Amino acid sequence: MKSTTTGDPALIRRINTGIALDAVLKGEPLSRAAISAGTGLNKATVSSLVQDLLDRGLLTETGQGASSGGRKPVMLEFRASAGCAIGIDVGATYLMGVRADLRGEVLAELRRPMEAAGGRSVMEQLIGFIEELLPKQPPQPYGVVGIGIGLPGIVDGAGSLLLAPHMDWEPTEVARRLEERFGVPVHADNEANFGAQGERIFGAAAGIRHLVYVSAGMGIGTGLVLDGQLYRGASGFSGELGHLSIQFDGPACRCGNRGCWERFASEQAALESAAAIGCGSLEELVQLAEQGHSEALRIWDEIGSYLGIGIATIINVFNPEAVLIGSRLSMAARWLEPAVQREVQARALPFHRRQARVRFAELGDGSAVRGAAWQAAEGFLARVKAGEA
Amino acid sequence: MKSTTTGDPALIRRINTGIALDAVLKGEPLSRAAISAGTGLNKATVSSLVQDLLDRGLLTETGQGASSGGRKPVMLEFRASAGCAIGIDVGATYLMGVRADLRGEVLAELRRPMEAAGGRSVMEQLIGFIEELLPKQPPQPYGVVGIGIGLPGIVDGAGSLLLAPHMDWEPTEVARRLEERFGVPVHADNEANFGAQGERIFGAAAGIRHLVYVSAGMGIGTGLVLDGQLYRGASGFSGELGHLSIQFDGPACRCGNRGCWERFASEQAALESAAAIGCGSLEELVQLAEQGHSEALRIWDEIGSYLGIGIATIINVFNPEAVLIGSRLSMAARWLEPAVQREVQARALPFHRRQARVRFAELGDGSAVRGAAWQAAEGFLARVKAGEA
DNA sequence: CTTGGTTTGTTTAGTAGACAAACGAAGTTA
DNA sequence: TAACTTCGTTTGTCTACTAAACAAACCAAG
Repeated sequence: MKSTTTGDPALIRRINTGIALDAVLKGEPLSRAAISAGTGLNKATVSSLVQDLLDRGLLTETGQGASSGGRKPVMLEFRASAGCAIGIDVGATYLMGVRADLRGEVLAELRRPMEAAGGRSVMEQLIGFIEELLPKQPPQPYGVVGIGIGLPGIVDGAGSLLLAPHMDWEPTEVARRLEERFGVPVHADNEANFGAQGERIFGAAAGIRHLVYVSAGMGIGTGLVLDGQLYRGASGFSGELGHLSIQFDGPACRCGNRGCWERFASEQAALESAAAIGCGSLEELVQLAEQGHSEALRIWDEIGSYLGIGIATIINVFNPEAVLIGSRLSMAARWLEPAVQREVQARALPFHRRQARVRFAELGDGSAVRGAAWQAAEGFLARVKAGEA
Repeated sequence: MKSTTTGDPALIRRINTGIALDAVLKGEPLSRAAISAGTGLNKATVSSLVQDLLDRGLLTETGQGASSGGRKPVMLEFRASAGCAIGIDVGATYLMGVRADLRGEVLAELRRPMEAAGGRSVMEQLIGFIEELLPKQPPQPYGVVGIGIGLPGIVDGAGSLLLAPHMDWEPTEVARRLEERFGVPVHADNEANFGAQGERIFGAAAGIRHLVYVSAGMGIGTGLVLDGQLYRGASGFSGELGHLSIQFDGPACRCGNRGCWERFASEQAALESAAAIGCGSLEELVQLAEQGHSEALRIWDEIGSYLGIGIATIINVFNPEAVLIGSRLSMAARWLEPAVQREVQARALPFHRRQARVRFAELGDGSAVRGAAWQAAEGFLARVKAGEA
């Protein structure tokens, strides 16, 4: 019944290995001397740690840097090509995936529509899709270090999909089954959680520690980054902010509650309004707005208002630094934004409003795949630092 | 520009000291051999660590335990009397305080109404109140190790009161000024945050890692414990769940938003309804309910419904293990509870509902003082483990 | 083109602290 | 009483960090 990891010399080594590696990741290219100065570790210690990391193929020497009056430093860089990570976004109607290096930079990309019902199961399609993304020649020495899978539904802490409201998918142990199939760690999580990570690392929320990512698609999903890390509730799956009620006596939702936010502010809500003017898709509604169609503009303004109303509540509750709106609805950012900002200005508490920026996602519909791939790579680095790889 | 604490033998020593101390705190009385077995630390290491802690007065040997077939073990206990901590709850109309030992157990208690306007300032009263709580003979060897102050308003990360809606108090650097005055660390925070801690450690939420504490008084304040620790938003002050909107087109609130929860479910809301039946205080309204007064029962049911509506949203958003209702309204727990549970059952998502328990606070109006004192003591222990004391 | 000062990175010696094993003291059971 | 357990300490070994010394590499000024 070990309570915590007990401290011994090996722990020191692991800690310092992590510190050195992080230093290079943040400030590359970097010399041994610079690492020592930046971290407080002794020069000798840094030399030893760097030698280990070179031997493990995680760093490379990339030649000499500029002298600052004495011997030229040997510059070190992280070897992002020592392995690769796979990131997948499973949408209700599409599959999207990337192969990325250990830094999360995209090496290959693939997307395709989901096959019509009656054909192969979603799981079979997913496995085939991943196989196509795998590298022909596995990178040395680590090969594929992990797979991240964003799913459109409720996912528990073990990476099992429990509920997928907008698609035909039974509860499935996605992570476990893929781990068995491919023999590498699999991180399965809600697509919005990965979207939040993607934007935080590569997109509009760089370096932000308190972030709410609103994935406005058919329904509304959310990814919460609190204090720099993904928040999962007590059960391991994240808050369902789509079912935040904004009107306690409003229309009943299939979840049992009344006046749920996603009934007012999702793609579905937009399509319902759009039907009245004979318009059947978001793309069409965007086009009408571009042509100045007044009713279309009114619909976007209305959806934007409701988005803003919910976001104001989110700001009051979480006091985040940023709220990012992503997924399908972000294609109409231009027409939604004024209404969103108007409601947030009017409704959020002054103290919190001053802090929070409300923006649209920068990576568009790519936030989730990028985040998923990054998570897989990051998991590998965490294992390295923990001495498991 | 040191990035992190670098790993060296002293760090290991601190880590292991913390592990040993925690083992005793959780399982006392405990022998050295039992600590070794329970933590995985070597017997020799434990002996050395325990000797240090004995020398520092943090542990005592309390005689021999029962043999299990060999030499009798020497039992060790945490010396909670090595210092003491002060906890204060500043209410809008009262002051309440305790002196506690290092485990947070109450040694002395004091409460008094706030002086009428025109007399001494709140700060002056507070300082005098603390002075009365200080021990005549400071406990050896650490004396007063810290002060925790729960405040009825928005408090930032530095312990400054920014806004106190229900009382006459300018923005004040409470923590800094008291630290200067008393020369010990001061933790100032929102009263609801300490209430959450109090219930988590000593009350109805023992050991729960995801907790929302709803302090239902004149307004509604909340304390959020996420993943075992207090959540403070980006600005350092906690979410204002009282201004969670439950009806986007509802009545305007002074905060600028519409349909704020605390307009429906606070003491103030209850009093507004009660005025119609000529009733002027919560206590009176409780009494009427006890006598079976039907209109009074209806009012409690209504307030309970609104409480439940907000709590259902909170459950959907945070997916906590427990929601605790504390402060003044908890005196009517008996009449509120059915309505609260009814709405939560009807509105919270099935997945989350199964997880979350909704209860009333166990420590009554004492949650916050207890939590404040515990926080001060805990801060001391954290400093011990960090090697600063 | 030499000389002096600087910077980089390695080598060497010393130290803190954990662990394993052996041991004496104190108990229990047969 | 003898044999076996358990507790806690002592002793020696090992790991990994630090400080200091050092060699190599480099710049710049005379």
